[in-house]
Formats: sequence, C-alpha cells, structure tokens
Amino acid sequence: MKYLLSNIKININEKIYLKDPESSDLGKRIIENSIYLIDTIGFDGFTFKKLGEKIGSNESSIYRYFESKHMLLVYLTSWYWTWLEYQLVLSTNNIEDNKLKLEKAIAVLTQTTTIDSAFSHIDEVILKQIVINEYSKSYLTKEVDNENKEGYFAVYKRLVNRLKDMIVDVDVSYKYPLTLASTVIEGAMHQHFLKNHFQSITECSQGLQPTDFFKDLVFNILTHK
Amino acid sequence: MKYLLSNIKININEKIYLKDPESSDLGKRIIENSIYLIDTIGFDGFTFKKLGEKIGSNESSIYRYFESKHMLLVYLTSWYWTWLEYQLVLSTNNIEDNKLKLEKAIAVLTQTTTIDSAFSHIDEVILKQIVINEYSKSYLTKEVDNENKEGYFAVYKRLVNRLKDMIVDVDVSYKYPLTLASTVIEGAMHQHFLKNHFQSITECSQGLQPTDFFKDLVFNILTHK
DNA sequence: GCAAATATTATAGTATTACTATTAATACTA
DNA sequence: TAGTATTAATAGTAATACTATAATATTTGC
Repeated sequence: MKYLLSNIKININEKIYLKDPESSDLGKRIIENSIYLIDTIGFDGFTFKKLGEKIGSNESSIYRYFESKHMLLVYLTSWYWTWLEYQLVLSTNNIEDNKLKLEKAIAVLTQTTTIDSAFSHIDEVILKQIVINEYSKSYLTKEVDNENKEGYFAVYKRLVNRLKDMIVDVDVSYKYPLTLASTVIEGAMHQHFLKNHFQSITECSQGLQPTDFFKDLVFNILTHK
Repeated sequence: MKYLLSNIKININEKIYLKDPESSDLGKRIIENSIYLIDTIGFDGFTFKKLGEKIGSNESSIYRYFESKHMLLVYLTSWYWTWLEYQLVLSTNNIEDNKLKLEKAIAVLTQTTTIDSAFSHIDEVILKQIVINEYSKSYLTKEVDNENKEGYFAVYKRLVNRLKDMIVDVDVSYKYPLTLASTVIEGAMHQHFLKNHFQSITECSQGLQPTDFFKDLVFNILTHK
C-alpha cells in the first residue's frame, strides 16, 4: 500500500490556505511541526509565534500560508479526512461481499491509526490524535454555516456518505443510514477520547476497541431487520 | 412538575466557583445573562468584559465568582447535566416496566429541551443549545485529567451510568452497556448539531428527531439478543 | 550571469484578551 | 455607629492574534 500511495498527492480545497504548504520546504515544515506542536501543547495553547520558534522561522512567514490558526486546523483535519477516505477506498475497493465490505469500512473508520504512510512529512498517527482532541473545535463556531458553504467540511461529509452507501447496500430497508453513519464516525472519535480520559463511562480500553463495539452495533441493527 | 421542583436547589461542586452565584443577586444575573450572551456570540467570542457591560456590572466583579470563563462554562454545563439528571429521575421514577423506563429515559436524554422549569433565572432551552454547541470545549483541553480528578465532570459521568443501569435492566447479556449509554448521550447532542448545521449527513430534521433514531437503535440492539 | 520577481525574515505596531492588583464606594450586620 | 463584606472603578500586565512595512535571500526567466 505504501508503494501505491507514494506518488499520490492529497488535494485540499484551495480556499483553506493562502499559499499551498505543499509547494515549498517551509510550507512542509509548517505542516509537519504544527502537528507535533498541537499534539504537545493543545490547539488552545498553540500559536504561530511558538510554531515559528520551533521551526526556526518567523510568525509572519506562517501567516503567508494560513490566515489564522483556525484555518490551519481546518487544513490539517481536511488532510486527515482526505487521507482516511483514500484508505477507505483502498481497503474496500475489491471486496464483493457487501457485509464484508461494510465490516472493513467500519474497521478503517473507527480504529486507531497505526499506519505510517508514504507522506513523509505528515505523521498520521499523531494527526489522528489531533482529530480526536480538536476536530470539533473546527466546526463548533459561529462561522460554521459560512465555512460550510465554502466547502471546508466537504471531505468529512463525503466520507459519511460513503459509509452510508455501504450501509444501504447491506440493508436498503434501514431507515436511518446517514444518521447511523455520522454516529459511527463521530462516536468512534468520542470513544477514543473517553478511553484516554474518561475510562469509567466506556468499556473501551486496550483490550476492547471502539471498532468492536461499532461492528457489533451496526450488524445487529442491520441484520435483524 | 414545576410545583415539585420549585423548592429544589441545583447543587454544584464547590470547586467550580469562587463564590456561589446562587448566593447573591449579582451572581444570578451573571448566570442568567451569560447564558444569553454565550448563545448569541458563542463561547469563543464571550468575555467577562462584555458580560459586565450587559449586566451593568464590572469585569472584576465577575472574577470574584469565577476564576475564568472556562470555569463559568464548566459551571453552566454542570448545572445543565444536574438538571437533566433530575428530569430523568422524575420521569422514570415510578415506571415498573424496564423497557418503558428505558424508552422514557432515552426520550428525556435525547430530545430538545422545551420545558421552562421553576428555576426562574435560568433558561434551560437556551442552556441546552449552549451544551450542544460548547460542551465538548470544556473537556477537550490539556487540563482535562486534572479537572476530572477534581470532579468537574462527575455529574455527566453519573448520568451516563444511570442510563447504563437501565440498559442492563433490559438486557443483562449485552456486552457494551456503558459504551452504548455514552454514545447515545453524546451522539444525540451531535445529531442536534448536524440537524442545525450539516443537514446533509443526517436524516434528523424537524419531522424526524434524534430521539426516534436512538430509540430504534437501542431497542433493536437489545431486544434481538 | 544578471535583473526581476518571488519568498522569507525581521521589526514594529495594534487592538483585544484574560487576567491581577489596588483602591474607593456602597451595603449589610453586630 | 463602627466594622465587615461586597461590589465597582481604575489601572496595569503579559500574551494573543494579528497587520504593515522594509530588508534580505532565493528562484526564475531570458
């Protein structure tokens, strides 16, 4: 899979950045190190000034790539969802059996990322942590409707729709395929968070993964129709 | 129910505030108006200075009640979950049939709040909106583990446990009662958000409520065991 | 190989935020 | 009426989230 991916570029909505970070060395350093820095100090404590210090560059240079730290978060999470969509398609592409296909899809979408792919300057494992801890901050804002119109959340919505399609393929009669799909994707992130910080309100742990719960959930809902 | 509640005081963990806002007129004005102001401008844009202007008081006076705006959010959401827990207990108390009881519980926990209760200075309907839009910001922080130890999220966790108990009463054999309970409570908030801002990834709308989806989900999971 | 264009860096500056500290005014209580 | 607690007013601080501008480096096009 690494080999397959190595010449692929993840395309991000051009409205999200001022200058494409993939187009320069500085841009790539911004992306690579913002992932580490946000993971370490959290998005709330993260500033372009601190990032500038970390990469030995200037705050003002970073502003030439992203309008604000909010837009950088939108970029990073869009990148992640695009990458995950790619993983999803690669993993389910040739599966004929609809149930097996859905099972695989749930696994890809709900498990912790362990794959370190061919995108050398991006650490997907840590990026997933950022998505778990910070993604909702990108849309829980007063600007969400405008930003949604600009297409900032398009990839995420497309991913939910892909899962929905696979749910429908398994059971056309099920009344809430979209709601189930969005619940699985968001719910998995939430369970990963609970596993790490509020263990008393989930069975999920090292031994039992969110994936196990969601597979059980979805197939019990669908097959008993 | 209004009558029943009228002499009840919602008790909040004393570590959350510096001075009990229920103990003074200014305190109550802080709570009442912070709810309206956060709903209007969002938690990110909310400041104690703006709140001071709104209530004709001084920024520094508000700081005598709450250490920071973060702690005010923790207070408001703790108040909401305590109030919801009370609603839950009142609504399910005398129901003998475990299935009916669980059904009622899911309804209370996942529906939009329409009840305007006896707590005159707190608008629960708007407070619920704040919980939907801002609650996750109270725990998606680097301080979450310390604050969790201080008991800031205790009511929320207790609520999840109450729902779990009712799930177990309906089906002891089900393997993930806690994960299901936390998924229902958090998932419902998420669906309300999607309904308002990302309608394309949920069937939920004016006609179809998150409650319908979650009742269907839970009873399909449990009864077919 | 050199000028022009572009990218990056450095410096400075601004309004706002999220507070803290201090003092003054007011209200309530013994 | 004095003492105490509460609230208000004012000032100040370090940091944030930027913007603007000039200087320097780097790339590229001919």
